[in-house]
Amino acid sequence: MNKLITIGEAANITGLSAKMIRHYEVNGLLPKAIRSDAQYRLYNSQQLKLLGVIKQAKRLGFSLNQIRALSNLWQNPNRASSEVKSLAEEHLLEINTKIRELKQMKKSLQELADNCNGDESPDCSILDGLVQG
Amino acid sequence: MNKLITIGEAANITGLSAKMIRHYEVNGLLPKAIRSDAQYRLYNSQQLKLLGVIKQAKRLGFSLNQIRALSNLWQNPNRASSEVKSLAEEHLLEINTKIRELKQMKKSLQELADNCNGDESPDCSILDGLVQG
DNA sequence: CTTGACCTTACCATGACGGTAAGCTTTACC
DNA sequence: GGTAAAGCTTACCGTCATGGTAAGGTCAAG
Repeated sequence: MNKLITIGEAANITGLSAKMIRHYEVNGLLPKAIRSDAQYRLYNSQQLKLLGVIKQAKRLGFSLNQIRALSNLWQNPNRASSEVKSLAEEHLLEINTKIRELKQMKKSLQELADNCNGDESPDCSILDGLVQG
Repeated sequence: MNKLITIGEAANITGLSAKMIRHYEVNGLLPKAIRSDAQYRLYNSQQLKLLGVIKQAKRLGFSLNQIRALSNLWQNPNRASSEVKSLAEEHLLEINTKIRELKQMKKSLQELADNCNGDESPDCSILDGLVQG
């Protein structure tokens, strides 16, 4: 047991790319991997689990800075869950802001597009609407 | 009339930065500005109007590539409004996709956060939820 | 005539990757 | 055992849209 796998296998299993895994190591999201005699990175089951956590955090839209913090908390048995929760709530606020902004863009753009004939004529309410504001 | 203004004045009026305006020129969103004897860029009222159009397009979330296309259509009196409309609809699809993705992230993350105590204990349903998926 | 505000180009940094190259290692097959 | 393919390493450049900074020329006010 406690099998060690190479970066390519870890990439296949987690759905991350080898490039991303190296990038995360360089940027402190992952502890430095141990190396084989030929300097190949090797990962054990615990590190693979952490890679999976990172993959999921990415699915939830966390930035690499946020994931670095999450990774440190995940590896720290003395963490307080309040720290994790505050990272999550900070990100939820960002998500809500983006949704609001996108909905506003959608509304404005939809209005402009609805009034555009979309034919051979050069007259276009979208372009007209972009003038001034 | 037909006053010519410098890039700083154009920036103040439009709300774009001088850096952005130069960048847009280099990247073909704007025709090359005429220059003063000292090589200062000069803008007339028509170009200022185009800068305003670009500013609005940015507010609607268009990418620079899309804005380059919009700018070309705006400057072309022989355009068909159908071309403008299809750019807008393409962008609307992107916006809708992003909104869907963000809403899914929000839902998942909210569920995890709701179950997290947020206290001094290391036990955290958010971190637990990030394992596996 | 100097000061300060403005303009110019050129370069580096960001965030989160992808692509490619040059070179070493391991694996697979004959 | 030999060779070819696949996989690993680092290093560098490109992406997108922008900000920052430096080094230098120009313009307007005092």
